[in-house]
Formats: sequence, C-alpha cells, structure tokens
Amino acid sequence: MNIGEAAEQANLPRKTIRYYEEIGLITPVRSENGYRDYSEMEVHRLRFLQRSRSLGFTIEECRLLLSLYDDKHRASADVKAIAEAKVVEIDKKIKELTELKATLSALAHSCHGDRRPDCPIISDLAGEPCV
Amino acid sequence: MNIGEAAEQANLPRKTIRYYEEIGLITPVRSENGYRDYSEMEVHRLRFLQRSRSLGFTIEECRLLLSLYDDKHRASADVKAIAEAKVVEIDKKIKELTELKATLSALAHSCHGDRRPDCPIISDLAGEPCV
DNA sequence: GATAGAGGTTCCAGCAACTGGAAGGTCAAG
DNA sequence: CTTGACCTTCCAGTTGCTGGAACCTCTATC
Repeated sequence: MNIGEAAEQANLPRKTIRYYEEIGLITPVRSENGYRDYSEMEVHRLRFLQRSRSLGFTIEECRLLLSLYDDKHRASADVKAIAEAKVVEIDKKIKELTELKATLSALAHSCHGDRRPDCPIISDLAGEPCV
Repeated sequence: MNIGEAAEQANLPRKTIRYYEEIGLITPVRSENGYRDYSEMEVHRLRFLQRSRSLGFTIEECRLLLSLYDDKHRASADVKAIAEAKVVEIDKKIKELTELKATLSALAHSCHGDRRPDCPIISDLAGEPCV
C-alpha cells in the first residue's frame, strides 16, 4: 500500500513516516514506480510507533521498544523496566510544572491587573533570579 | 563588565547570553578590544530573561515581557493576561501528563515483569492507536 | 621578552522530532 | 490531453540552546 493509506491507517502524517524511514525505524520496499510500498506488518510497526510516541517515549526509546517487539524471546521484565522509568520521568515533570504553576499563579493573583503601570509580576521578573 | 561576570551575575551560560544577543534580546556595546561590555541595566535585563525563561515563558513571550518591562506606561493588565494565559497552558500540560502517567502506570502494573516473553505493554503498543 | 593560562571572539554544526515548500514524476478519470 | 491527486527528493526552518575549532587578548610569572 502507498504511503497515503499507510499514513491514514497508522494515524501519522506522511512526512513523519518518511522521517521514520530516514532514521531507520522502518524500511518499506519500493514499487516499480519508486513509490514506497507498505505491508500489513509495517503498518503495524507504524501504529506501534504512533502509540508509543503518543505515550511520551522518545524516538530512541521507541527504537528499543521496537527491537523488544521484534524479539520473540525477550523477557517482559525488560519492557516493564522501560515503562516504569518513563512513569518516574513523567512524574518528575508533573511535579516541576505544578511548582511552576503555583509560582506563576501567585504572581498573577498578586497583580491588580488594571491600568496602573506598576506590576508585581514585572517586579518579580526583574528581581533576583531563582537559583 | 565582560561576558563572564555578566553570566555569573545573571546566572546564565555565556553561550546563552551570546545567543540572546544574536536574536536581538540584548545589545551590549563593545570595548576597544572587541569584548562585549555589559552595563548594570543589561545585567538586569539578563536576570529578567533568566527568571522568565525559568518560569516557562518562551523566548517570544520573554521578548514581549521585556517590551512591557521597558514601557513605563504599560498597564499591569497586559502583563497579568500573559501570566494567566501561561498558567492555563501549564495546567493543560499537567493534565495531559497526568493522563499519560495513569495509562503508562496501568500498563506497567498489568505486566508481570518476569522472564516470560509475552508482555501486555508490548501488546498494547502493538494494538489500536489512541486517536 | 617569552610563555602559560584564563579570558574573550567568530563561525559552523548538532540536538529532537518533525514540518513546510519547491520542483518534478506518476497515475486514474473525464 | 489535461486536470488533480498522489508520489518522489532535497533543502530549509522550527526552539533554545550547546559544543567545538580556530583564533585573539589580557595578565602574571619566569
């Protein structure tokens, strides 16, 4: 199947699929006319990529997951470890953003937000850096 | 003052400061020897940038904030609006990450994580894409 | 005066993960 | 035979820096 249909089935932009090929995540054969020709297996791979990217795995993590996906004898523990590490990472990011939001909310609340030119937000930004 | 001390006082890497100059956020004069020469005002600007970047504002938002910072007659409402929009944005990101974490945690929990080759995480990734 | 080291300068390239556009080939329908 | 939708490649841009190479300048010491 051509890239257009593969893109539709995998829910990925064509450009992204070509990019994945460029970085060696997938290598479809070519038809006589030079068009990429995707098999069902390859569409599966693309869907796998779409799903794992949407779950926040980096390309390199996807590459690793794909190799585990291909390896029929890999232990599930390997996969679980990657997923759990990702959970920790995401959790850390959530905490960081939560702190950020608190700081910024406090700043916004402290600002009267009218036509007066003095503004506590600007004052804070101009103040000492947070180290 | 030279870039090294400015960097220290603003808590920013030299490279970053040069980059900020390249994109027009700051334009120090040059000494006879060609070295950049930062005034106290400019170090303030750099600190302002450091702080706002660390609060999650993009470079373009920083540019806007700086122009408001420079404008003695701007209304605090303008600044407040930017800060509040950022809070909404951050909140959205937190929600997304929280959902992500829930999905990934559930997957990791459902995986026995032993030496068996079948793995529910891989099965899920290989399944239908989340649209 | 020579030299070493710690500053400074420029420019070029690269990261992640695409995305957009130009210039052109191919195919099916009317 | 032309139109339009598809496909191809290649080049450049995005965000916000970061690293490195090659080179200049200043200060201190021998």
